[in-house]
Amino acid sequence: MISLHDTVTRTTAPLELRDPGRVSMYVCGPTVYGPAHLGHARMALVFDVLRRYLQWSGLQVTFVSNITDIDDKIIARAAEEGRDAAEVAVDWEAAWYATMQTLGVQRPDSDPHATAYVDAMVELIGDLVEKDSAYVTSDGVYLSVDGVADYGLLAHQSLDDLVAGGGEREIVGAEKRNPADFALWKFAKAGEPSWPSPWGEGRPGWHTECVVMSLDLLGDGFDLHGGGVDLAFPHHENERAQAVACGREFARHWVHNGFVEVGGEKMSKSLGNFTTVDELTAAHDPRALRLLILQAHYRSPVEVTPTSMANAEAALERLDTLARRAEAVGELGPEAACEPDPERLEAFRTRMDDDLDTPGAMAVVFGCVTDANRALDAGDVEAAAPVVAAWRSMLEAVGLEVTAGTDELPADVLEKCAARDRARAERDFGTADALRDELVAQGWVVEDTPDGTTVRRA
RNA sequence: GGCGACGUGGCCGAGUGGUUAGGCAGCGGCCUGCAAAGCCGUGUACACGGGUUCGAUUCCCGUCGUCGCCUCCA
Repeated sequence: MISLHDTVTRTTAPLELRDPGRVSMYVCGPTVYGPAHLGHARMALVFDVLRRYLQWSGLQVTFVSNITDIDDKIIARAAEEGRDAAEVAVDWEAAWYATMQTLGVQRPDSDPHATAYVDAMVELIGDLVEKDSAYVTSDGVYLSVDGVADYGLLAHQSLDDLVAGGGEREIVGAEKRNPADFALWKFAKAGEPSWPSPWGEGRPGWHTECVVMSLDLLGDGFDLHGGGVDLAFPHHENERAQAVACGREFARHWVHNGFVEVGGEKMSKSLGNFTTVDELTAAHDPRALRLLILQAHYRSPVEVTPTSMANAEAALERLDTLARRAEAVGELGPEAACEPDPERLEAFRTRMDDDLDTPGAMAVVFGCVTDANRALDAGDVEAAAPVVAAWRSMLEAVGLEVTAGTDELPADVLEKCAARDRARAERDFGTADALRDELVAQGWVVEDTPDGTTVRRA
């Protein structure tokens, strides 16, 4: 069984499932008001890998990730553009999924939308008001944090310390009983989208949707709750606070991924130092980003730079090269029926089970590449087969697709290859080299093999 | 101010109380007509100062530096 670091206990412990064999996981998705940046990509990729690996391990995974489609930021954006908040959300949600598809991130099993859960949220808030855990002010309904046992569990700070912190929390005007109290419901100002509630027209606060949706779709005491570390506090803390105040069992394990950094600083929208995913994937192979993320531990920060991307692309090429070689040897293609080498699979599993040690797991993957190449160099297909099969299986587990790159070759290119082979056969190397130069100039990678000149896109 | 993380060879980036990370780049070799790809070989790296230990990059203390959370944020 996999062990994962838990944000609450700060230790790595075996994942104990509510229902053996089945994993229920909830990962906080995006607020849809702008393009996804590399930070979102890392989050999505990390949990996509976790999800795939758990499935690969034979567990039945239910993966829920929400879309926050009502929020102050969306409203602000809509106002800027002079259109409807719902339109803004729909557009950016579509953009989000298009980007995720580019990254090879699988769709969640369900992607609940905040706007579809307003009634359920109103119900939960009503319950909290009734229990006296929440109170109404002139601008909304707030959760009273004082009565919540262990508030600060995820932040690892006492309520007093949190409140005494350097942050300049807005206390005035909100009539809050405790500065740490947070809005469950915000009354609508003129022109803002709103829904009815017993306390007045308004919209839900951010932290409420995830409580309602996760418990609704995954049930009490679901297994895993994840997101970026910046969500640990206050977002997840506040989700938990509501569940606790309602007397419901919330997530059993908390998993948080580290930041993407730029020059040692967190990449974030507020700092303005972000690169959008679409910008990156326009310039680089999207798989290289996945590989780069895999080569760092999910809780460590990672730098995504042109250099680190170029490195990852070169490493990826090494992977594709093996795919190409294996495919060329008929029986080692993706459909090969060979049993994967169990020892290699075990080595991979050991790494992955240890708090998702993807860098270590990738070292095993690259070890397979070297060994398979060596066997293939020696013409020992039989020895290569189980290694390649294990390798393919590992790549599947982390969602990394390799390609043998069987491009359709234009006629003139094929003609030049043939001409080059004729020249080489006649040992007319001047002509052969000239043809190679021409092909390279046209953007092809030219290699000589026992079968003659082969060519592929650079 | 509180809580926490990190500082690894040219670069990215793991890990460990004593025996290989891995990737990229470089160098030498094999292969090749020459290349490319692949293979083989190649780097006395673990911020600094103490301490514990037979032995520390790995544990403890301190110093310096960088960063994160405490406020919307993946």
